[in-house]
Amino acid sequence: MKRNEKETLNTVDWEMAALQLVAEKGVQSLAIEPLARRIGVTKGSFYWHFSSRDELLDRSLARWEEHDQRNLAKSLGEIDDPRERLETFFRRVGKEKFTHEVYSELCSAAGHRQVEPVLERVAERRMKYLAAAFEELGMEEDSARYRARLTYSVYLGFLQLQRQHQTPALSSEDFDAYLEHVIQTLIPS
Amino acid sequence: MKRNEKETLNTVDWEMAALQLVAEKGVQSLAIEPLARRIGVTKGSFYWHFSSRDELLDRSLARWEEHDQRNLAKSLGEIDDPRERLETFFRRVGKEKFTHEVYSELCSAAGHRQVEPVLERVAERRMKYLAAAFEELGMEEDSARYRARLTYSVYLGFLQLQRQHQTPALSSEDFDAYLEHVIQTLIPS
DNA sequence: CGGTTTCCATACGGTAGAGTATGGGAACGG
DNA sequence: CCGTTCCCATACTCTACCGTATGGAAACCG
Repeated sequence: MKRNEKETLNTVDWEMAALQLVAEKGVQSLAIEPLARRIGVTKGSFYWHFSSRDELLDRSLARWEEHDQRNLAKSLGEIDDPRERLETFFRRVGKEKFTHEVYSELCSAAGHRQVEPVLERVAERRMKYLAAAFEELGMEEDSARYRARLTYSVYLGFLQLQRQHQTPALSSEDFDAYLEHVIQTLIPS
Repeated sequence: MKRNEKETLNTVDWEMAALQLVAEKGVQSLAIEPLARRIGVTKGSFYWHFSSRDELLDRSLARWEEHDQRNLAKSLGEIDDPRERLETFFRRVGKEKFTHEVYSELCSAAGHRQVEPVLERVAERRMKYLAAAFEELGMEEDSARYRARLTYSVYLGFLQLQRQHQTPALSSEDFDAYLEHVIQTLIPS
């Protein structure tokens, strides 16, 4: 059998574990030694696969960003009706939990040198998506752009409130009612 | 002359300097030794005034929270027209810069044991304020509460985008146009 | 003036993690 | 079967910070 049918680690394993740790405890607590302990090896292993912590973070972020990009295209690109697409945008927070947990932690590290450009690109992409949907709903270009930024801000603010435990459970009826209110307010009829 | 007419430090000086540092580099980078270097003393001084880093952070946060509470009452409490009050809520981000810089960094540290309760109280207070204004504008209690949360989310999201440098300059005309759009969308006519 | 208190510097020990150096065992390839 | 490559453990060094221990100078007080 090829050596690697799973008694040995590869870079992807480290990247995944890194993202897992980020999702749980944030970017700043992504450290080699704790991560290695978690995986059950020592940092001797790590420094064979990577040259530094920075490299691990860069690769992990790239992996996450790519995954998120595919996610966006897949879960929203297939929906024709722009109104439904916008609704789905919000409901997406409930599903795809892991991705959003990572994103939420990344937002908390917005000042970080390596994180910042990722956040910038992701937000840009998503807002473009939203703006396009609003245009399809008949808004002018400028208004659609503003409404997209507004909508995305609502999403970001929701993530923040979630971090502060000041948001109703995602499956509660209170949440559904709130989401309904948000949609009524933001999506033109 | 009384010993203290300013060759010696007191706890308030430390707390102020701490908030200054938080505003610039975030909560996690609030450390005794760097802060002392910045002030031009050593940590020998610090540990005379405080017993630990935790105490410094707690006191600094308390000071900030109090200041913010007075600010809220002062800049919004005096405005009678609820519509104008809501407008002012948004424009306030531009003024009172320091307070908001601190708050923004606190949001980035939402998971922090000492920061979390502060954020919770502050958000609660502010949302109550907003909800009251929306009720005065004729909305029902539930709708007003939802709209308040929505509005506050927009504010939080704006701070996040600001951290990512994805928001127009606060004094630009683009910002004014955006704010106009936000107000039109969120404030019932 | 002498003693005490106030405020701070210096020096020390302890922890956590980054990165490096080195060695070793297991698989692989000839 | 033997050398090489792969993957990882162990054992350093180094830096940054926390908190403590101690001493000392200046102000204050009786």
